[in-house]
Amino acid sequence: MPSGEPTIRDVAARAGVSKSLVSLALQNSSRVAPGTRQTIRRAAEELGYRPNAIARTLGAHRSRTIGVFVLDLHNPIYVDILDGVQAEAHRLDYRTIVVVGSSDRRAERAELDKLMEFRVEGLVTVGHRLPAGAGTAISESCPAVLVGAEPRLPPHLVSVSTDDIRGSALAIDHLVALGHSAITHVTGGNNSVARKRERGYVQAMERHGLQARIRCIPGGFTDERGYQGTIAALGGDEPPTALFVANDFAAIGALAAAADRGLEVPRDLSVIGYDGTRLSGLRSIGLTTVAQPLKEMGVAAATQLCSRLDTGQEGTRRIRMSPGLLVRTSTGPPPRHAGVSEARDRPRAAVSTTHPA
Amino acid sequence: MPSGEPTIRDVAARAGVSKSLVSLALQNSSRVAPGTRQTIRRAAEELGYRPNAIARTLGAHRSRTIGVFVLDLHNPIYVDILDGVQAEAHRLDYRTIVVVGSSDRRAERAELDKLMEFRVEGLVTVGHRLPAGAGTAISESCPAVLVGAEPRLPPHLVSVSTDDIRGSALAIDHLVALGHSAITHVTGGNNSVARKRERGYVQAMERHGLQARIRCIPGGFTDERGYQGTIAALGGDEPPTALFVANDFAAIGALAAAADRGLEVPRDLSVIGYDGTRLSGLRSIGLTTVAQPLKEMGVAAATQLCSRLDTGQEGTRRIRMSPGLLVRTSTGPPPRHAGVSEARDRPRAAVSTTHPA
DNA sequence: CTGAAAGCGCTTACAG
DNA sequence: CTGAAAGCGCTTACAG
Repeated sequence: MPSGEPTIRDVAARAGVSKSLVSLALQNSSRVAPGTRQTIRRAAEELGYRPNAIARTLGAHRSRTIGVFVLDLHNPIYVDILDGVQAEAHRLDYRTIVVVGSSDRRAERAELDKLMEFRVEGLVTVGHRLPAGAGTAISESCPAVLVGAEPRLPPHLVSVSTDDIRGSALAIDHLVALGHSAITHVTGGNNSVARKRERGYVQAMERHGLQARIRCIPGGFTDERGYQGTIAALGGDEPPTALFVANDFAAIGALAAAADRGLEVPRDLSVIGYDGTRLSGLRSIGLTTVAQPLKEMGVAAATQLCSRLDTGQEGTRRIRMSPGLLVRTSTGPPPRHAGVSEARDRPRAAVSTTHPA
Repeated sequence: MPSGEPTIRDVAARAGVSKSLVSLALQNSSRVAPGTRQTIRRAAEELGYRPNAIARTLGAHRSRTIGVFVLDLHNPIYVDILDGVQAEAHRLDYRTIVVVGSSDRRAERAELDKLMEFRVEGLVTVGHRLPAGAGTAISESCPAVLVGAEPRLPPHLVSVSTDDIRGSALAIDHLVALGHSAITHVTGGNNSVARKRERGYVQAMERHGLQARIRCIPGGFTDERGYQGTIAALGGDEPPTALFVANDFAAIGALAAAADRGLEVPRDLSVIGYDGTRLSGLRSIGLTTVAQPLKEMGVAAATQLCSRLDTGQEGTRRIRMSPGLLVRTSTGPPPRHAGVSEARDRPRAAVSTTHPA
């Protein structure tokens, strides 16, 4: 804390008024005369005065700061959500302090504790799980909104999420419209989000009268899990013509698996992901995917939290956003012979890929 | 700012001592009797006392907080660096407040101003450029360390970077050892980092007696730029057998371009990137790349800054870390006929890729 | 419209 | 080893 910084007292001296008036003027209070305000503003400017947020917080009994817990900054979808949260919070004149999740629960808990020492007024959590020690942090006194996680919500919590049932439906409808019926789902594992997407898949298949073709292969949310799940999915005796994979990372793994099995995408196999990450849009990937309105989700979370802090009123409990479909080049009509056996029998050597295994 | 929180005064009352003593005890001062300390600690615990960092900062005249400016959280290398900065800062018992760069310079400047209102004691910037308005923020009173950017440094600044000359040399040596001589560089554009890598390429080529083969094609640090640069590089009359691309993103674009041109990697063309992002290690990408010790760079930055804040002593001015080579599957020996004309003449239809354009 | 005063929750000399 | 007091830089009733 550099001590040479000018304070409100210096500004007051230079403007020839009291500290109170400086404070008021700098808050744009209508209770100070226009001329005085001018003088004060100018004095502040000349001095290079910068308000001390710390002192203000202590004096005003509120920090106008919210904490943002982000599970993992290496997951681009969380970063997109964070962008939205920050943009909106700053627009509403709230500061943000972000704390990043950690595989070390103790460390994570410690970080969250430090966050609370800043006396944040509220918390938004971004990720598929709550922060460690959330119980003590997210007390009644600290309203919170959860993005991308929907546990049983205590009354002071709000959740923002995408309608994953609908998202899965979008994917399956697209595939069915293309002519597919042997559509296998490589799941995202055993968390609430993955289960939602799986449920959506099952419902959509049933709706299309395809209950007999329902196949769920255990996967996960990583490249590697998607790869393995796909290898397994392709190994059955009725190989699918299309794969609905639980997220983009896993779907990218699925593309690698298809290549390794000598399948050309989308000629021999269509692949569709979920999330709409920028990664999936990379030229060398071109993944068709279900896009979540990530930034909007972040914005909605901040809007909820801040308006609640400003008005003291509780808003909606759950906000569910609509996903969209991003059609790129990894999906197409099924092979005519409604199976992939021929493709699989082609000699490996004839198949060339940019990404040899 | 929730007001129901217990304060030091409540703890003092419960422990039957003065506020001063509570403060001292909680700081583990040796000036308080062991028994008293016990009593105080217990009282604090029972009350669920949480120190108020805001008040402490104001009272102690220092915040033990550093600001971290990160240019872009969508760039995974910056996230890795950030991980290192945070881990080390927290280990040294400093708090961090991160502010994210923005394409809107005005907004970025405003964010940085707000950061300074928190009275951070120092700043680390992560990214290839300084934050907007850095001039006013990074004053003499606020020591800063720059990671990944090396402008002419005013005396109170420190920089941490990778030895890019050496990194380029690593890449070229690898390619030459594989038998390549027609090695083209797709540059990262016109920033200081890109120029360094380019210089390293030129020097390495000369060292190998390959000055006649030096070709620099303007590119950039994005997927798209890498794609375009590669298309251009492949269009010349003496097409290269290997491409050294300025970073991983661009190299991934290069892979796409190679696929579009009907070239198999690494059989017809070797591609090497730079940075060592996780992305480049994805199964479907498998890019050989020059890895920067990203997390270590972040750690070094925090170490420098915090020790300087603690001791008041200035340390090293420039810290340069050593890159390493990550050999994966995108590099191999050149085609025997030392050119790619045959491969390029193969009919497109015979070439199958997982990632159609 | 303006000022003097109290207070926010800590820390830190200063006495004892 | 312990306590009373001043102070950090603001804000906010409260008077005027």
